[in-house]
Amino acid sequence: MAVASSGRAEPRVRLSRDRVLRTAIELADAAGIDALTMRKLGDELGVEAMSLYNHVSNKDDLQNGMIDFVFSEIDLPPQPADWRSAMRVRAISLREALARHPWATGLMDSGAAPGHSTLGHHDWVIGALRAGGLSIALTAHAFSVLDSYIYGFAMQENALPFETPDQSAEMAQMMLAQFPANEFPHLAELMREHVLAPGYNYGEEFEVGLELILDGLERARWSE
Amino acid sequence: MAVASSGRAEPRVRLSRDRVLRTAIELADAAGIDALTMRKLGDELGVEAMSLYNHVSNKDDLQNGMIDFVFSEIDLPPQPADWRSAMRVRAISLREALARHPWATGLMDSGAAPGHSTLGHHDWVIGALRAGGLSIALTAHAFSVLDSYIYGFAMQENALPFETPDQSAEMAQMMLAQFPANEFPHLAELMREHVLAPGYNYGEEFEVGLELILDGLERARWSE
DNA sequence: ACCTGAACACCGTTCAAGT
DNA sequence: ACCTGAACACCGTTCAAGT
Repeated sequence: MAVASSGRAEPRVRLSRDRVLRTAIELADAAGIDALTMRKLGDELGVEAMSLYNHVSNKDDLQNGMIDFVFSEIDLPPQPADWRSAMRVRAISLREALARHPWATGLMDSGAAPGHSTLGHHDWVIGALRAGGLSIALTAHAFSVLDSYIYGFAMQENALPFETPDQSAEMAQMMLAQFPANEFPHLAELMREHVLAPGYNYGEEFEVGLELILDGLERARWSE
Repeated sequence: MAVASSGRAEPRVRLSRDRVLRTAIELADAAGIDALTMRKLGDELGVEAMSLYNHVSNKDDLQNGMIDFVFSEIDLPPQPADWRSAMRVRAISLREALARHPWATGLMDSGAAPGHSTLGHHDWVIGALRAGGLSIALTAHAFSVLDSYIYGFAMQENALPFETPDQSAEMAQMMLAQFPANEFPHLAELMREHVLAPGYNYGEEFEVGLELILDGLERARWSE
């Protein structure tokens, strides 16, 4: 019996929701979210697209499942030491997960009900803040400002039209050259003296902003 | 002469990139980004989809143009008083624009080169920070933390599975009811005592986090 | 210079039919 | 219970042809 002719087809392994989601994530990571179609995903699994509908109810369900899977990858220490380092560890883990799966932020504005892992993640965060002695109101503030910052940073990082420092220098040069001198003088200055400086790496901004926010929360906690 | 038969078709007004972009934004605002197809957009303009390609080079170009249009809508005071109130005004305006156009955050992770209005917006922000006496390094920090926060907050707001306080109460009830009691105790507590409290409105969190970040930047400026 | 009709290579999803 | 083939109603985009 000949092996299936389709290029990526894998041998007949039982399909499952878990396998569908994992493969969808691999495909989106490797080829971008636009390349994630039901047909290509079926191909990758050695199956017709229509078979996927036995394991996800439709493409929205697939995408929500993928988001929840990202949260399930983030493991959080069972007993956070103090609330501040718990928040730091968690923020860094979440940002890493969102960088590993750059399509995730783009799928998150769907208004779908959060999945089980996502809720578990949120519960852990809220629990760590409450255990650290923050009031409910301050916990809500902390949750909002931290998540907004983390998601927004990940989004901006994905939006950058470059990835390596070399590319960033090239890009900055291009942007500066493209416009009449001094049309954007302050932007040009920032590029010239900061972005184009040797060793510049936007990713390092993450922890700067994170500590600023954690300082602010700590101060708010004192004055409660 | 009879009016064109297509439902939404408008009388023959000259097409232009500007009119294409404006109509695309109206369509996306009203019907969601998924409803924005070249064919429906053509319909809305009383024209075949293929005509659009005389004014935008493809759908990516259309979407980038829409993003830049959102930035062009945000007008910023020519002479910011002090840097802190300049940042506050600008943050609030940007958040309002992103709430008015909920599809915008989802299109921003494309890695496309920013448009003219977007660069002008950035230039204004950097200029206001520099005029306020912040160093280049601190300006870069401020720019990163503020934009991340604003974009992330807008994204979270769009992601909320409810819009009115009534819907939020209903949603919270559903989420709590859906899971075994005490599976997510901290989340449940926050819902019960905060989200379900009368007068709760997530949008009000925006300025809380904003002031926390502005405080942090002000403190960093003192110690420079 | 701008618009169109026909066509191409795709999509997500359904449904009856197979095993 | 799970998988498939054929079909439907869509997509973005091209290209030669019209005005």
